[in-house]
Amino acid sequence: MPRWKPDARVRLIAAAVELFAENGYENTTVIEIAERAGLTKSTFFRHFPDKREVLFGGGEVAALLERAIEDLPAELTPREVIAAALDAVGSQTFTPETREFSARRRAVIADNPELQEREALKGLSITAALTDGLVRRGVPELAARIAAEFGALAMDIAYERWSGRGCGDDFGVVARRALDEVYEASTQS
Amino acid sequence: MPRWKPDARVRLIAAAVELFAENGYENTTVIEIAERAGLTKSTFFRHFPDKREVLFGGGEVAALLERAIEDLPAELTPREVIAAALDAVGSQTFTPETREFSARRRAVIADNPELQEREALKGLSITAALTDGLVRRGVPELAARIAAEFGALAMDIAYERWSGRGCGDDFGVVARRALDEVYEASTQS
DNA sequence: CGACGTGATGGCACTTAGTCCCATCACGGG
DNA sequence: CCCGTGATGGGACTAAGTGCCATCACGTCG
Repeated sequence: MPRWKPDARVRLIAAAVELFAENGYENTTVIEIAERAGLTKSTFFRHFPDKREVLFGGGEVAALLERAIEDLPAELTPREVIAAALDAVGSQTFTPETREFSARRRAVIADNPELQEREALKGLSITAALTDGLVRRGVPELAARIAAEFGALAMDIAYERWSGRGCGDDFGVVARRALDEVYEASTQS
Repeated sequence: MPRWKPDARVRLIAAAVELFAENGYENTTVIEIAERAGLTKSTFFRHFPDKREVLFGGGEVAALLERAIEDLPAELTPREVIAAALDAVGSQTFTPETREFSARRRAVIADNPELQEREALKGLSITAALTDGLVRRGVPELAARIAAEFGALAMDIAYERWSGRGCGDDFGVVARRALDEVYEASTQS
């Protein structure tokens, strides 16, 4: 019998999402989250640097994007690189099992400015990761940054659609479609 | 003789930027800022909703953008609308007198994640304002969003160049140049 | 078989951001 | 001369986040 139940981190995340959904983010204290997970405030802050981060996977997505781009063949266009990166996220992070969690998470973030700030910063880190990946492949800085913005925009749109209603499609599929729309619309801007 | 010295808000901002530059954002307490401005913590929070906001003009820029777009002739292309909006910011917010303040402000934000979050959120509100303005003129949603992203990107680049070294050029000029570069590079992405 | 280091946790004290509410007091108008 | 108004002062309070030390199961090593 282990002294502590396993998966403290996972339990904290689950408890947090539950409580945020029940009472709202602002009306939930870290102590309440920890107690519902059978832990204490100390332990909470050992797993997450702050209360917001319990809803964000700490550079996980950005790191995944960088790695995915690294492994791609050299002759792809920026657009193809971005598309492949979105696929990687769809197959490794935004999987069908996490869809429901994502939907609740999105709802919580949607009505809290503090969380929107964190989300906005994560968005920047994603754009930066995509830009970096492209620049390392020889794409000129500005063109890379723009392709990255397109990718981030497609990801936003796809995340909204995918987590929103149960459309059934995998994230990768939704994201590729969104990316096509973005490139299409970019000619009218 | 007035009971209180005027411009409490301005004094708070000045005190904050000074202290942040001297000791860093994290090592500066709200009480210290207030005291240097000859005021108290209570008064600080009466003027700003939180410590971060002392460095941000509260929806000011976004509101200015919306208004500027409102007043433009109807037959302009999205690109021309964005360019005009950037001009407005250059002539009404990022004026030569505020350049030095902007430079110090940028340096403070650059080494503090908490402030970068706020900055990221302000960026989103700027993009949203541009998108809204374009949509109200009949530009399709997605095309508007992309043009807005281009505008925000140009603004970022321009803000960096303009506040960075004393290049002498007005913000509007720098921003228009940046916008041209962005549209040029978008064909290679 | 027993001592020991390790690692995840509990617990407590402390600082600071941010909220609330009430007191104060110059100023202008009646 | 009195009174309302508005910006400020001040103090109590909550909650986020930090730091340090204690605890104790587990595996390992002697």
